[in-house]
Amino acid sequence: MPEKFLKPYDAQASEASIYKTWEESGYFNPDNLPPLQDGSARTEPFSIVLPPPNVTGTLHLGHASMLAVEDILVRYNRMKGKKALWIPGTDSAAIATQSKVEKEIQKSEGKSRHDLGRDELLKRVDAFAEESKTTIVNQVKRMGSSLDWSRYAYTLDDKRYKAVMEAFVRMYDAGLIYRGNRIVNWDPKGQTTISDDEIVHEERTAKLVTFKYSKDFPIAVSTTRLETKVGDTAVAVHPDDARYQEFVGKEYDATFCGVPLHIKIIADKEVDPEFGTGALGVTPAHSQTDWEIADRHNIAARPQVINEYAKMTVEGPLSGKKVLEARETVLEWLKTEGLFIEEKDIQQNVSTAERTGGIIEPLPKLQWFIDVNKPIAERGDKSLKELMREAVASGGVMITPSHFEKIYFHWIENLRDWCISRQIWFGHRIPVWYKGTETYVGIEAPEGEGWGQDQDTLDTWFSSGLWTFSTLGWPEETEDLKTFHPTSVLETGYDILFFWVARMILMSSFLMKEVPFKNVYLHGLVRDGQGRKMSKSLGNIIDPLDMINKYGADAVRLSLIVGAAPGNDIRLDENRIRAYKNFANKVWNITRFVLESAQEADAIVDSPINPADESLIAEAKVMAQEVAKHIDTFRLDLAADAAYQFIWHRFADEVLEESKPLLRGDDKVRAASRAAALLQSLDILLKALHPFMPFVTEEIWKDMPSRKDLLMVEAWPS
RNA sequence: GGGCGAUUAGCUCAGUUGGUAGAGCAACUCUUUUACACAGAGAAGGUCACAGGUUCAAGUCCUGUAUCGCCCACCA
Repeated sequence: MPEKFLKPYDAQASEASIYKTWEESGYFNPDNLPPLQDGSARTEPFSIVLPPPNVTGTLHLGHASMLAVEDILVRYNRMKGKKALWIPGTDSAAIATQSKVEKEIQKSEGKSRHDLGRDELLKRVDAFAEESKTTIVNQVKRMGSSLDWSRYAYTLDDKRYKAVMEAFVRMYDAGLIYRGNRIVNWDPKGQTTISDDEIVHEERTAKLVTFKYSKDFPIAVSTTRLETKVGDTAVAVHPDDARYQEFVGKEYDATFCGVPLHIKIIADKEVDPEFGTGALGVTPAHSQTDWEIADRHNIAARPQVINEYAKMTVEGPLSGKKVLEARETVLEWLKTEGLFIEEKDIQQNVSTAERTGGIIEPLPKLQWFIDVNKPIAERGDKSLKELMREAVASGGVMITPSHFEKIYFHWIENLRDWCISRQIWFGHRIPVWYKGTETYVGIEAPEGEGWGQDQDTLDTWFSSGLWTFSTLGWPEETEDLKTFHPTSVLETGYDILFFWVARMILMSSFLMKEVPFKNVYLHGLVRDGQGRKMSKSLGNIIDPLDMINKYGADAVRLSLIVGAAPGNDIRLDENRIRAYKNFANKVWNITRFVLESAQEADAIVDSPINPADESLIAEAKVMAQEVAKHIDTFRLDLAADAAYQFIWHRFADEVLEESKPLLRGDDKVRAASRAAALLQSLDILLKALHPFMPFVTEEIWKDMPSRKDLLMVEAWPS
């Protein structure tokens, strides 16, 4: 009996050295895995790419839950004899990282990014990213993650840079990437464009003001954005609206708050005759809808009246004012001029930028877009949108839980061209060069003098979209790519289904001509004991590192798995974690008892076992099969619970108790048979539990008589 | 405005193709030189949100209602 079993299990004392042993064994790398039991080589691949955490971040419970789920899948499939690969990586998180560094520089040196210049700022950001990278990587290891660190990827490293450039050029050559002057979501606070998905709607009360442009203007209109009305070039009414039909087609001039306007009255079916006065003031330059209406009616005049700093650019009383201020000025002006009719409070959704909270200002800008509707000749004239739909509709990508498929399809229906250029510096710079009116698109800078590269960088999700294959070496045709793509599972939170999962399907469908992954497993969000989101302001954040230090990584893993049905949010409180720490100790003491009994009964693994005792081993195997069945259907919660129930309440509470009289009885043969059966059962239990609680099981495995190699590469019991 | 999910023991949740309701945690009683008090034994606890319907039989299927939560959306 090894002495360590005389004391309670001490996770703190084992975990670091166990992880080191795993790492040094080389088994995280599928190329080094031992052959199957029958001596044949592993052939079936199993691969997952880790959703790369932000390079500057620290581990939170969302990460912990993701790592637990993925590590369970990888360890299970490794034990099932597959070539199991889990690829680690970190994400540069362009905007988040740059603004963090900018803030620090502003604070310590009082300088803005423009004072430093592009090169110097990037140097600083890179240094910061490199430095904080080790933090997150070490924290990921603390969870027991069996990631193949030899394949570590960073979104901005050389290989990924090449992949991103190649992807851009290929898509540009296929006509899927274009540059266009269109209304974009401008974030005045972050000073960059953002995509539709980076917008969050906030409900607010707004004043809906009804007014006329001038005394002789025949129609009153209503708006919540009075200041934009100096950019109006039309008024739209519904074609069937009897009230206004006589005016359709007429044009009027007015001077509105010091700005000359020329307004045409048009009929468009988009207008809701029930809302306000049933007439809509059309501001093409500052509203997506209005831009489209202007397109339909060939209205060329689209004056921009608001700039990137959300300030008015018109002459007169509004000149240089911020939009909110200008809104008040216009209201006062309307009242003095006698053009004001009424105002009332309405509930309105305001678009804000997810990252900065800034209120989005729709502006026309020259930006780069991905065309999601263009028929692609080499794909049977299907568009990216259609390819994305097909990937899931055909069953090529299975989403768990399946109801997210509906949400996915609905998102695709509403998908518009994706704006991929960002006005920040940290990221992949757009591989386009300009010289006068000439444009050059290519991986390397063009020959000759006078070319200037596009100042913008790519949306971080553009490069993330390539992640399943850029991490495997694409665009080179590597062995890894052939073996491991499409990946087996993509596991992530349901909150980034659109941001990332959909974009990966888009990129892979076009560039790889195959799906990026066969399964998507969406886990829920981790909430506190009361079901609230964890946030700094609520002070309810549970730091997974604290919990690991207190209860061990195994306990933290299990607490994040049991009770977490796919796609359901999980509530976590410390009591649950403590409960699973007790379970780890239970397994520890079970081992102590079994090893002790075997010693006393002079039993070895190969001792003869009578049929009654054989049935105990069979029972353990049935449990292992049940666990396997649940893992195969992504019900890790049920799998973990099945193992827990069996080990504690069947094996410990019943089997061990019933064994005591036998083990201590006079029939030595019987005692030896039972002890050997317990040894073999424990062997199975440890294997079945290993994916969930890798540390304690591996620690115990060191002293199991049947041990030949690390538990992590043992075959799954069958 | 559209869509999705949830509603089962005090709390957190399971309940797989319809067959007399389960677990963990908490609380209660008893038990400490005998694998483990990070434990064991025992008892207690539920009109399965509500109202209809299908069925021999409904937590499970259908319809509707209510409450909570989430996602999407160009009603200015």
